[in-house]
Amino acid sequence: MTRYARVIVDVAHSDVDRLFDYILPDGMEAVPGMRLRIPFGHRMREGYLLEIRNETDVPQDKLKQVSAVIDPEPVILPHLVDLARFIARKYHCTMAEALRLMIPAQMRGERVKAREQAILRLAVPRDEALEESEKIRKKAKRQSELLCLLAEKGEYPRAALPQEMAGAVLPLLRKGLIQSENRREHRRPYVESALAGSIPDKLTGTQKLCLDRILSGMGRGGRFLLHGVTGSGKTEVYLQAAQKALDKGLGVIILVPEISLTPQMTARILSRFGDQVAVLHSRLSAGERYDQWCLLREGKARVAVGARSAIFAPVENLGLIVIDEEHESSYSSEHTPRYRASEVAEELSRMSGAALVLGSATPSVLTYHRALEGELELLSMPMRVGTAKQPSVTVVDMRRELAMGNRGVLSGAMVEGLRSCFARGEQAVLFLNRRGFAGFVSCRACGEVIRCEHCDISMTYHRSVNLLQCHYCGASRPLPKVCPSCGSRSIALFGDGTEKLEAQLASLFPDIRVLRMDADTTRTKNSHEQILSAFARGEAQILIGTQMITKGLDFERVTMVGVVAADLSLFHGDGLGTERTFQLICQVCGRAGRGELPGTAVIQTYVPNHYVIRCAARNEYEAFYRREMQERQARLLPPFVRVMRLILSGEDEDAVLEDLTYFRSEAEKALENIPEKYVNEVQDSLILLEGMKAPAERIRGFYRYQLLCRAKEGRGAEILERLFSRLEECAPPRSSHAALEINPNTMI
DNA sequence: AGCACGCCGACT
DNA sequence: GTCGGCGTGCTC
Repeated sequence: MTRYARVIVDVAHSDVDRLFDYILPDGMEAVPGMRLRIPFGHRMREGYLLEIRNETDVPQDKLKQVSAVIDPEPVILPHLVDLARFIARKYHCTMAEALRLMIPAQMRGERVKAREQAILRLAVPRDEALEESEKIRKKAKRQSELLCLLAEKGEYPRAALPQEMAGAVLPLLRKGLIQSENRREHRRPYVESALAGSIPDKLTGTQKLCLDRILSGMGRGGRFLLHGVTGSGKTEVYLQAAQKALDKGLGVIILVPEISLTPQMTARILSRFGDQVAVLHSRLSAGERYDQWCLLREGKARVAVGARSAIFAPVENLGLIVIDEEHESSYSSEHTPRYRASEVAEELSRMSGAALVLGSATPSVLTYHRALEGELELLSMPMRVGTAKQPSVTVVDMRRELAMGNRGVLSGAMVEGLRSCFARGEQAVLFLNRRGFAGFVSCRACGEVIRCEHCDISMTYHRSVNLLQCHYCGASRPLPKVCPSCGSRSIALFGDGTEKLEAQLASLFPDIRVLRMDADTTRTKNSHEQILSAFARGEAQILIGTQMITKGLDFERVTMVGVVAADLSLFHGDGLGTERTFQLICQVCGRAGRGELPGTAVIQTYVPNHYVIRCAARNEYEAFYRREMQERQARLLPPFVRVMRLILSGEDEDAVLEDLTYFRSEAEKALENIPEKYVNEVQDSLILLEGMKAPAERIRGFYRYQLLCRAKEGRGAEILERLFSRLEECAPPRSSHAALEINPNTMI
């Protein structure tokens, strides 16, 4: 009987986003999950085999044969095919795009292949080899040395031999004294430095309780939000849960935000689980990445640790999924498919029965809300472990600094704090989040921030048009000359950068060494590690930096933390700045006093009474959450509304704008046709605005515009979401690319 | 996404 | 008369 292979062709276009049937020739063995080489149109293509059948609806004259089977084993596990279907449906992408997520990018087109390595070892007993080595010492020094080396090490990769010994291999092989074996090599960039050995900490009562709950959810898809303050020992809970999963023969996936930024976390997992671990992240070389992936695929490693895309790691019999720092925006993909690792993880947990643990000291408001609604089980760890205490926090009112004549970046309290910290021989971390060029506009005299009159959201200064704009509703107005609230002329663009701070510190503390870590100083490959390890070795007394210093670092001697401009992200654009700011301040304050020494933190702000500053200073998450929810209800932000963001991009700006106009009129038309009974649920707040054109994308000649729409959660939101996904898929003009996002992390 | 087929302008 | 522009339609 003829067998037919049902294939997704690896072409990312909606026109060909369906199964194609091919004749599977007699004797060609293939199983679902393998890739095939197939004739498609006028070319050869790769395709993913999803199904084999004995019948087809396709007319015989159209059918072609599979040319070849690419993989000896399936590369996509059955449950990952299901997960790809989920991704394609949920994020409106093609199956080809979704399936591509499941294998290392380098593997497509057969660019990387398994590397085999020749391993040398003795072919005779050790004593005999040493004897022989002695005998030939005089006339064949190199051969003698090689025998000694192998006698000592047992085995040695041929390629790693010192240059001068290479010539000795062949003669020894001929004499039958050594043998060579080709072995599949897995590049393991980390394991050697940290072999298994770390011993589980004794858990506190709270930790134990949380661990027990997590274990009870294993195998039945339990979902948890582990809310633990910085230093409360969340990592230890993850590790012990992972150990339990391994003991039961189950696999584990641990996601951490951009792993290279948290080498300490990686090292800890590696030292606990050794060669059971595969590490997957973007800074590995293509070959390293591929090898790590193979370790998992072959079941030689059972714990996958990595950034966002590690959620697709080929781990069978999954028992546990951990997402550390759940609130991090790096868990959302920026390119199509625009998936969110946490949403994918939930589906994976549902499919596999694995327990899902979302961990954070500052959970995203949306996640916490879901936990309170009962969609996740909330586990709380409110205290630091051991003797470490939360740092004592001072909030400095920068308006008073100004009134006292201090126009500098650093307040008196900050300078004093630093001085005494240095005097004690301890270290400090200064955080300044200088993001982009267009900060917000505020009055230095009264603290007033220029906001949009419709949205109560701060307006952003756009230099190109010399106007203030609201990024939520698109309204604009000129930059006022005097403060609309108090009439002062001290109205100014807010935005001192890290470079300026560095210079100021140099003049204030000429004897102190400063390290700076931001996007500019971390261009090269290992610069993160270099800066952090220099700081760890005490080569500098102070580390200044942007977001990237706020998490993961754990230095005993850091006792002072400064937040130079807490307000910078507070009023930023889209109304989500409050949450981001709260998270950043809490995270950075959590860097102080992690060891024996007590920590202090100084927060500089122009709005000391703002709820974000007050709650962050006291490390009160719940209070922040309650207030933030009130604000969101008032400002029509998620979770009370659903925001739909349709992003259009293309090389021809006029064409993109034309499409944008089309999309808007279609959306308006559709909104008018919404059934009477749902009208109240659909806000008539269709908003059009120009998206920020990300610098990198503008350089490549891409223009991005977006259409925003919001609707109250519930039936109306569902209707609108369906409407927008239809827009995304159809649309005649089509000279630009469209992508739909629901409740995006940023609306700018 | 490619690639061929197909119907109208300026060139040896 | 032809070479070639890119509109439109198809791919098991």
